[in-house]
Amino acid sequence: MQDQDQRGFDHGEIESRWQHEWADAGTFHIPDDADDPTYVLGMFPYTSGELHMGHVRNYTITDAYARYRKMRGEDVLHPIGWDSFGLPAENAAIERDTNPRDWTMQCIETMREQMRAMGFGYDWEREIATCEPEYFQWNQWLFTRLYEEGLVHREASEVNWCPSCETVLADEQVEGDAELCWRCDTPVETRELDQWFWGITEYADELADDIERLGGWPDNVRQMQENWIGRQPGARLEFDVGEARSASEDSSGDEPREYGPVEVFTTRIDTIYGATFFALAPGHPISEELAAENEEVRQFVEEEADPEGDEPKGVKTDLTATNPATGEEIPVFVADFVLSDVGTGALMGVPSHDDRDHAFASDQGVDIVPVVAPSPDDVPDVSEAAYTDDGVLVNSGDYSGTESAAAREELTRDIDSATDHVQYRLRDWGISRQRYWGTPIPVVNCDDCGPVMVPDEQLPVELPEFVQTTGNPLDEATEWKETTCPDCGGEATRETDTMDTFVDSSWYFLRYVSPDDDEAPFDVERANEWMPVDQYVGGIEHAVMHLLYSRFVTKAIADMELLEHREPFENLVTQGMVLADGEKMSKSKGNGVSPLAIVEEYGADTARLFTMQAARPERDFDWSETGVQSAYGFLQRLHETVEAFVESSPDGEADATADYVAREIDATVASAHESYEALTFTEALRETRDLVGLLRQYREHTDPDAETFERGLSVAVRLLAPVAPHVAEELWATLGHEEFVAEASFPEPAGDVSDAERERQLVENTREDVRNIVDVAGIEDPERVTIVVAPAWKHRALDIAVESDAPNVIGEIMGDEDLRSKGDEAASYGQELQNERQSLNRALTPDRELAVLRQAVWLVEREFDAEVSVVPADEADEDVAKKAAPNRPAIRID
RNA sequence: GCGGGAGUGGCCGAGUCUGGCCAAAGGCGGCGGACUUAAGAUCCGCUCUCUCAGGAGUUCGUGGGUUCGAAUCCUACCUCCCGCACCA
Repeated sequence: MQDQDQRGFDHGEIESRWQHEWADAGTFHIPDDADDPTYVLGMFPYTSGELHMGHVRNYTITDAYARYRKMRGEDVLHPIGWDSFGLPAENAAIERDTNPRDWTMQCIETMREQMRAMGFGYDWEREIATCEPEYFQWNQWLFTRLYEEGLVHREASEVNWCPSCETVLADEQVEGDAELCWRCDTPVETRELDQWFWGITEYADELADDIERLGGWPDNVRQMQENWIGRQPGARLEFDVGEARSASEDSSGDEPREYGPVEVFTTRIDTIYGATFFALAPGHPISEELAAENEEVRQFVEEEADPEGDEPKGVKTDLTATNPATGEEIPVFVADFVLSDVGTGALMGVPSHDDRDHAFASDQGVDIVPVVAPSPDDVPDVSEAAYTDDGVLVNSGDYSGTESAAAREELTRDIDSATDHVQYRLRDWGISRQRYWGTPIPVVNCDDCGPVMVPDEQLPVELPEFVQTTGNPLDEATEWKETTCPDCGGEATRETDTMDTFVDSSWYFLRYVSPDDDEAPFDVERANEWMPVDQYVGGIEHAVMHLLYSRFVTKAIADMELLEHREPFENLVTQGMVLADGEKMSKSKGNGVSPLAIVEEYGADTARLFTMQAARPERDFDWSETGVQSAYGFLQRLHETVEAFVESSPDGEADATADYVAREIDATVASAHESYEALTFTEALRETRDLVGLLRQYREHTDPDAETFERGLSVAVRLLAPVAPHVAEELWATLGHEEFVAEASFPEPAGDVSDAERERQLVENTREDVRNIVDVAGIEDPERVTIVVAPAWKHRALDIAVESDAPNVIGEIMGDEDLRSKGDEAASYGQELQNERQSLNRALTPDRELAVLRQAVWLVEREFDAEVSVVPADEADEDVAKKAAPNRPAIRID
């Protein structure tokens, strides 16, 4: 290693030098008048204070891709910014006795430096920070516009409350069965608060429909969004609920009490003839009313009901519901498996065709009547288990014999109260947060006028000075809070809630288009041209929240006629985790590897190269020290190879060996190109490594042809430039180029590469055969290797066999005059071809075979230290030559 | 339960869409060799089994099937990971 270091390069010096050169030259700046640039974007980081390996991976992917596209001659928009509002800054400020702003600004400072040190090619002139008034005023503007569009409302609602963060959480921010806060894993409680909501449900249908069109997104993300939206087509209908006649007679002489129609939602209205009970959520108004006067119900609702429990539990009431299809009165239960916030909080129970209803009915002794069957004469036995598939209706009056799907339509039409209804799991987006470090909601609460929007000309509503307090600091800022009503001029108070930080990130990709615009959130014309983001890269943890909000906001803005695009991200890659010893890297586990330490010791290029070659972007990979060292070693070797070449240029012949190298260069380029296109860097990097290895072998074997060798180096350096840009830049300069490699053109193959695969295969197979023979025959020290290429007539015979669709190919072969003249030999080769008929492959032409093998002679010479010759069949001994076949030369070893 | 993804040689991992030089790329680990006083680095081989000239056999979660031919297509099952879920 010592040795290497002395011969090698000083990454610290090289890296900072080129970073400055790029900055001075404005290499990565994209002018406003650029014509539809390729938009490459990594999800902007939360300003936690330090870059971690996940960031390095994320941003290396986008940087490598952006640099690749730039080398392909495209204009590239590759911006970065800071997701810089949020609770952690408040906590940090309190811990360090400072304020969120200073703390955040310092984090940004640090992280920006670390990004520069990584050599990411951002357009720093487009940098944004969401905590700046210049940015968040547009959150407020957006709030106002959405309000005008009727997409904002305030309502008292039961909300998720994290007692540790002392704030409300959106449904999306509550995780798992245990209902934990996404940020701090504290169990979430519920509270009733006045909350502002954005009407994402207005777009539920479109958000669900358009998922299908997101072809550039991974399936799992699309599916997670679909699940989250949870669209369920069904029907709403009403059941008349009232006191059972018998019950009222017992208690008093009064008329039976009526509760009127109660609405339910069902996806299986075709099973309505089997609805043998009716169930209400404990929180349903009727349940509450019953609980107030009936001890049994009260006891159940307050003490027994356990919505979390596995067993469906319930209590029978004195009420009955009238099944609108059968007219029958069925018992009404208050049951804990009925949830207030699902559907209407009431349901019809069909034990014969729903597993959960079946369990409940069995427990309560309710009738179970099958009304759907696989076929009319195959009515299922539903006493033990429900039959949940669609089928044909039975026991269903006039509808018997109708298929489920058709019955659903007919019943919805025929039952008076029934209407088609689509239910969603998606709820409106509660954006109120009782925290300081966020965008103030631009609303003034007036006793007379109610909530009033702050007029645009008074925006932004900025944050008051930070104070340390247990609650919301905005509540303490009396001076800031007290204001006048924009409508009536009377005394009023400001809204003290701030916005969810997911608001900030729901449109930031539009701000990069015109980050300094102080008239509008973004330049409409330019956004229309530059959007959507061509390639978006980020973590899977944002599969639902951030990506769904962004899609919603984009659509809402489009409907304000400000944008022609209805989807923000064309292609999405969710990158995998960086693991250490198979576990997620994290501070708490103490297994983190600091990017800074790696950059310090090995350099940014090594960190980048290792990260990109370790695994394709979407997969997890294990951090490994040997991997890092191998990346480092490779860069050192490449550096040494270039240096040595420039110091003393070789002057070897442009011989067959040079041709071989030239061909490999082309093959490498072709393969690397594909790999970069697909964002799978691993293959491009492996090919590049192989090429460098080949050049070094070439150099060791003989005095290379300078031109070929130089082209090889130039290709290797450029293929590596997107991933290891500093070393590449340095070597590019060493090779005598004036311009940046970052602005050089991505290499193109010099010749036709369509046969490259076949040629590689031929060489590889032939070498392997030689090894085999040497090994199997136990040849100690081969002196001469003779490789004999098949004669032209065999190639012709093969061609005929490949083309032919005759049952027996021998006839066709012998039909050829030239071939017939070969007599028995041709016939027996024909027989061989016939035997392998189905698996025949085209071969190279005989001339090409000869040439390719001659180019590869040096490899065999090198390996066996023997004299090697490649000859056409007619120059070889007959008994050797006759074994030669296309794709399979004969080999003679002496 | 519903839906999605995946199971490949000691390990990691390509290949599967478009079946055929696929005993299956590449890496790691292991073994042998070159270089070195030595180690490291680098370079060259080997790394399923058998094999006396390039041969043969058994492999890609398991069992069936389609095909001249299956890691690749179909089917059933098993296992793992992820998302959603008393969702009406």
